[in-house]
Amino acid sequence: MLVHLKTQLQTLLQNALSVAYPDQLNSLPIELDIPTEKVFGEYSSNIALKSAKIFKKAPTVVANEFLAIFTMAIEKSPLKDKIAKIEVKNPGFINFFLTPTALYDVVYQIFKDEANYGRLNFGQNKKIQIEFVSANPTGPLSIAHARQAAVGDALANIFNFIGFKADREFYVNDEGNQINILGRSVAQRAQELLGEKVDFLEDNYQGDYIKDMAKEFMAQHKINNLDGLNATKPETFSQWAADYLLNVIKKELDDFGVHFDTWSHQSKIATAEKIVAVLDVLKGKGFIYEKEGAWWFKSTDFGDDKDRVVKKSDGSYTYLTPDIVYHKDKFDRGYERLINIWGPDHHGYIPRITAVVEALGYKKDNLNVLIVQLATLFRDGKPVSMSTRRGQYVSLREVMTEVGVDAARYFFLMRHISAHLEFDLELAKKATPENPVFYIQYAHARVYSINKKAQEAGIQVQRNKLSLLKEEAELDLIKKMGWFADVLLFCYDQLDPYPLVNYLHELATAFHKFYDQHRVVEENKELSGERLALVNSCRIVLANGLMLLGLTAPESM
RNA sequence: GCGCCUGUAGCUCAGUUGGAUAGAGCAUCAGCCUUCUAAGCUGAGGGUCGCACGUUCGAUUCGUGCCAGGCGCGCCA
Repeated sequence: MLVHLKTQLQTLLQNALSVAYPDQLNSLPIELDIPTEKVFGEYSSNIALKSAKIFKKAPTVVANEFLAIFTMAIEKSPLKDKIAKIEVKNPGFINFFLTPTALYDVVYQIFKDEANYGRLNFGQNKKIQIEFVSANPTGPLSIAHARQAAVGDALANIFNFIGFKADREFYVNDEGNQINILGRSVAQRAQELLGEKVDFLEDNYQGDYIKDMAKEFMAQHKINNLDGLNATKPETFSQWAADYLLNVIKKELDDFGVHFDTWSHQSKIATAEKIVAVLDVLKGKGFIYEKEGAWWFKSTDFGDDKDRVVKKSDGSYTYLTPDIVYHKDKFDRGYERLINIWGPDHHGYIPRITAVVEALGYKKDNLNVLIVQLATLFRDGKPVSMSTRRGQYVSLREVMTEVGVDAARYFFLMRHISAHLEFDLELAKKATPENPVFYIQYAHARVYSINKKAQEAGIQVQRNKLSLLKEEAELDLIKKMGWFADVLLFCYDQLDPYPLVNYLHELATAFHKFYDQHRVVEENKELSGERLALVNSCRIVLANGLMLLGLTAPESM
């Protein structure tokens, strides 16, 4: 992998410089960038530009001095066969060019690792928890949840691939006001169904699914008259409805290909005793005070705008309080890093929960809250508005059935998580060149097609000894494949799967360009064998990347 | 009023954390299939990187101040 070669080269250059200039450069680490233009080589360093001032010389002069040092160091090292040339370019960049031999190593590596190509032990098995979706069980999932699901799942895949132990967790808010309202909504719809004239309350859940649930509730509880209904306790409605909808949500996520490791319930984690205990802890640390009959958490000590009520004057708790218990519980379970994925409507809540983490004695950096921006859905050129309450929204279920899981997941991932996303349902459905979904998958499928032709022609994959791949399109493709792991690290750094989407698109472009210019199955059998190795190594990288994003890698299209 | 996100081609967006001539897709126009899948490839046109200062060898990137759009600012959840 080129990421390893880069590290080796970097270390070599750093050592060479510190020997040559023991004093001047001690605080200036050498960094290798991937140049935007390939005429500038595979790696580029701006060290001469940065250190020109220290030496009081022109950057190109410094660069040429470094060039001599680097050339000698590489000549004496095992990297001698990997570096083709080094050059200085204005205004003072030092560019490194790899030999074909160095690039062929990428292909050998891919065949050696196959489905594990790109795997790193970077994470050293550290436990990370990614909590996402965590929708209230009061209705089917919306496309806002769908995007969070696609992002969280892909992130977990990537983290695990680079050596972390990442768990997916869904937190179920199965208590509180919204659940009571849900129960009441079902109860009132049931009354209606039994012929009673009901004043259906405005803040009830208005969606049609409530009516279906009312029917189902009565069937399951064998209720067929008003007496039976009135004898039923409100909690029975609430608990049944929350359970019912949680199962709906589980099924939706399952069908969407998102599988959680842990479903934690507020009712089980944030029990009355644990709430009392955690408030005690905070009180002991001096972060709780009483004012106007309520208990306040001094979140301003940690940068929040204002202090927050944790126990209301009527004795009940706010939304924040069980969340304190929950976050303590996460750390108690041994996670070194917590990642919460929330919608933009919760971003005002971040300083509060960060304050909680710090007050509990953990570092601010132990928790990252990612805000996944909304996806605006378009249908026939018009935006579709959403409101759970009114029940007028496009659900994950609808999107899945309309455009398919692959297209849906791709669209949800095709922008940075912080960018508003335009999701055109009509476009996602189309099997035309306007639709970006198939571009990557098409490259993968094309390799299978080549394999079939190659088999007919009796050509074997040459995976041990490459020497004939010299064309620009061939070498470009190999370079792209070599940077796979680099991209995964970048995703980790950014906490965003988007760079991988972008990368796979670029990899597919490199493949399609090669495909268009050169034939794999051709006269020269040796060349064919090597090209067959090239496209199949590309297939492996594409498949690995698609798998991490939760997309299928079709063998034909 | 305060906080967060966003502002780059007609449209939707990249731009690897301060680098080299600012890129891609769509749309428009012009080409490429008797040969491995044309869901592909090649080319053309299209830009005051919201505006103004500042920081330095160098700013789309960093800082400050404006302008515009979105979201959030409860003893709601």
